[in-house]
Amino acid sequence: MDKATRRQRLFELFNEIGIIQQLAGTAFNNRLPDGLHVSHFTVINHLCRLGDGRTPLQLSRAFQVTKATMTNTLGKLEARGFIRVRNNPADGRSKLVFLTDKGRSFRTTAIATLYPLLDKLDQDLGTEALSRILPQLRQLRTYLDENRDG
Amino acid sequence: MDKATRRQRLFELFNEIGIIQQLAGTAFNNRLPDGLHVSHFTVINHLCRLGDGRTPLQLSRAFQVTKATMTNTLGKLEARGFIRVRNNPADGRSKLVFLTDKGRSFRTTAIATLYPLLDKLDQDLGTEALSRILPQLRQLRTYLDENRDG
DNA sequence: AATCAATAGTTCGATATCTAACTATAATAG
DNA sequence: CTATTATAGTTAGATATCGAACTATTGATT
Repeated sequence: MDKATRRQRLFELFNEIGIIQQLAGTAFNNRLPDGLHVSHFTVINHLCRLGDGRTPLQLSRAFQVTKATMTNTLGKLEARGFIRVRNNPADGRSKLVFLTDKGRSFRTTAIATLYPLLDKLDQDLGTEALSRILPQLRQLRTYLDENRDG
Repeated sequence: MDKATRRQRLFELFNEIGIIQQLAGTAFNNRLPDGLHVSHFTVINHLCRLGDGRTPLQLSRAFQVTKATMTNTLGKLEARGFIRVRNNPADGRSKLVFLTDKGRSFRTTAIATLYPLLDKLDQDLGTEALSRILPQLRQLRTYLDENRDG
């Protein structure tokens, strides 16, 4: 495989990833209740699965978005009553994000609307085959994260 | 692997893909000359590699963006003098997109700034290993494309 | 202790993208 | 032919995201 081919392969890789993200994002967004976005769900889901009481910065790092983006997302979630944001007693600059009951029940509803898509995908393509590429994706993600300014 | 695990795996898959897209997109965008975006480059690159004289709709399908998005992208490219858009003599509703010399030379410049990133990635992680996941990504992309309304 | 640098979060302006509604042309059906 | 339906592209409005500049607090250096 010569240099030009390798470059083209890698570029194609990012191209495919970009398209998948767009298609999957749209599919998810269309299923979620009015005005809610995958990014909102993933934050709620994260807090639910791994525990709340995290700072906005921790969340923005977990999803690799800017602090500004997370401020916006959390604002929407708070306006909906899905989270409550408190000052961090341990650090005056910082805040802590907590889930409300409403937030948890939103997750339940959202899951009920999103999981049929995943189940169908599992049935049609097979999770085993798909999740075989997870290690490479994680490796790529970690690499990109570590070489952000390079 | 039980149902809950499979769902979580698939969700994680989309999550990784979303993050990679964000990191790679940002890395590319930061390298491109003022105000230009990966989406602009990919259109130019596509026209250069596979031939110009395509319609906006064909382009929007190739990149899985809406017609409205492609209108916007092509407007920016035309304002920069990278493309010229003509009426399609074969269909009065349609148009055809052609590259200008300026567009081709932009591609050359852009490639020179983007490819070092890909070369470093090739060197550090290896294109062989990475491109091994391309078939699964293509399969997933095709599936999502075909099941867009499902 | 005082100053300077680093960190957390917000605000502001820009932009890429989406959906929905619209215009114009083409294709099909009666 | 005419009328309806489908297709190509644009426009308008909304929003998620980004980068840069700003405020407030913490940490480090002298």
